[in-house]
Amino acid sequence: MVILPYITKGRYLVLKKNFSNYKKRANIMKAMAHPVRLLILDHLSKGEMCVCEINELVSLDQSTVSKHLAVLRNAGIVEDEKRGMKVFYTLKTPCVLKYLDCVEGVIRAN
Amino acid sequence: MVILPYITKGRYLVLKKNFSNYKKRANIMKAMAHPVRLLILDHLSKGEMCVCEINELVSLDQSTVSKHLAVLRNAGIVEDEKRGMKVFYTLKTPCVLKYLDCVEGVIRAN
DNA sequence: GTGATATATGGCAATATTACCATATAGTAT
DNA sequence: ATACTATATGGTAATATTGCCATATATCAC
Repeated sequence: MVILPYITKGRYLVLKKNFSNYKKRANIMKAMAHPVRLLILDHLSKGEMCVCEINELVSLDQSTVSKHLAVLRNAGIVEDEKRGMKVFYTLKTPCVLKYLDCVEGVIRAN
Repeated sequence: MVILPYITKGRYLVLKKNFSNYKKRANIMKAMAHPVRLLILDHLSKGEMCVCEINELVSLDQSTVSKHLAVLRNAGIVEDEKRGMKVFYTLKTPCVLKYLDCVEGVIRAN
């Protein structure tokens, strides 16, 4: 008996309930899978930063950085806290950086 | 002195050499960041599988599964070996599944 | 109140991803 | 050789991502 974990909605995939965990996991990984966002996470691993500091890390429009932060925030990877005019971001689950060891391993192996 | 790790090519980002590691890492994570590919990796963690077996895991066109496997292969996450008519896939760096602990942590924390 | 600073959001265009179908390639059997 | 099975690739359409610009919102200083 073959288990079919997916049904399609239009042309795109929707996971059946039993398999929705794969979708949740993929969403979190997708949130991390961007060079700018990895750079941000890497710097946040050393401690909280305000958006103004994060902005200085990359030569991108302020609105673009803000949207990258929103992706990380919506995925539950970082938290924000407003203090005065500034918003400070922190890693909510610092383990997200552990993947780096492995990803580095993949790079070395190739 | 602010370091600007990115230059833009057209409307899209290109990493400067010193920061290209973030791009490499992001590419590997992006290759993993899809529910079908996570499902495949999860099953491969139990041992090699031929494409015909992988095809039975999901209700997707054979060509679609083949393309997902190509994404994993091109990222250096899996290896393929042809034996007779069949192609067997194996995890090249089994640690890629370790991230799951952490990703689960993010899910639980939210 | 006005003005300056810090951050977020709406809109849109360029690009990337992902699905399917059709077809190509390779091995095996007859 | 033909026929069949297993897998990969080209094409294309729907959708998603990502950048910038313009604008909105919120806080602080005056």
